[in-house]
Amino acid sequence: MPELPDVEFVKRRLTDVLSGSKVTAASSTDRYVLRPQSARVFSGALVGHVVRDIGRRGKWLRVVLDDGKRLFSHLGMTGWWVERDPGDRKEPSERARIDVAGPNGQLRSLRYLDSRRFGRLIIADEDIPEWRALGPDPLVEGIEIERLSNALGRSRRAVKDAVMDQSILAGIGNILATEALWHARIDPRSASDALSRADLHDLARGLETELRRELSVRRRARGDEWKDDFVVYGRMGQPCPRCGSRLARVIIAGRTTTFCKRCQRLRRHRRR
DNA sequence: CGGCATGTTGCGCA
DNA sequence: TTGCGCAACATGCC
Repeated sequence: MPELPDVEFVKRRLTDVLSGSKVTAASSTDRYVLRPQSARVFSGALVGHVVRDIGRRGKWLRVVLDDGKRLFSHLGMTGWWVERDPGDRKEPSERARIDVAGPNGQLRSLRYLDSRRFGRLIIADEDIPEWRALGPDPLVEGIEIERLSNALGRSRRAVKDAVMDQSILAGIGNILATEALWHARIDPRSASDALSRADLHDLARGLETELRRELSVRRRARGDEWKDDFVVYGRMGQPCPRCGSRLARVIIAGRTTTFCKRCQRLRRHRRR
């Protein structure tokens, strides 16, 4: 699930449950998700403290406590936070839980589910390097063409690879990049420094369009149930919705990439 | 059984 | 130095 729109969705849930609440219990026995910290550090940092702030940058979540300590959560490939009744028992993919008492005294319980366990839970005294290294978040700072031009212009690697670079734009994953490049009619293999000013505008607009669409799908959904319709992602072999040509598949930066060879044109460097 | 998966990191090679 | 390609991580689904 987790790209920027999913993490934003989860952030709102964490805000709803945790904001101003006091942690009454917190536990995790999953050594892999906590890597390399201990279960004791996890519960010790949280229990007894009031949550002061919940934030998100890119695909990272940050929960700041009243003593300045913070919990960072990355959802990896299959991570998700859900709310359960405090009495509900542990599910097979449950890797951690945080129980709180709200300002009104109401008891609530968050569970961290993650079947594949690529996600992470990190306790820290200050912002971790992974958080500090993140580039601008499209939802927080917006996408500035000038900055994007600067970042993409200094590298010749495939534009799709660059767009998924979390230090260039925070939160863009395989789906968003694939969909946005189709909207912008740009071949994902184009060198990132070969894009014109118009290309950059189209790319930014493509990203914003897809971000807004995915966010609204999640907002309109009941709970965690929604079905998302992608234009090209996962549709290799099917006709391009724009020109009817068969959608192709290539691997870029180790990730499956679907695109239309006819209407997503390869940007080339001008000679000399 | 093999292939694939919305993420990230690290290593070897050109 | 830069840019790849690929394996690894752990699990589930088709």
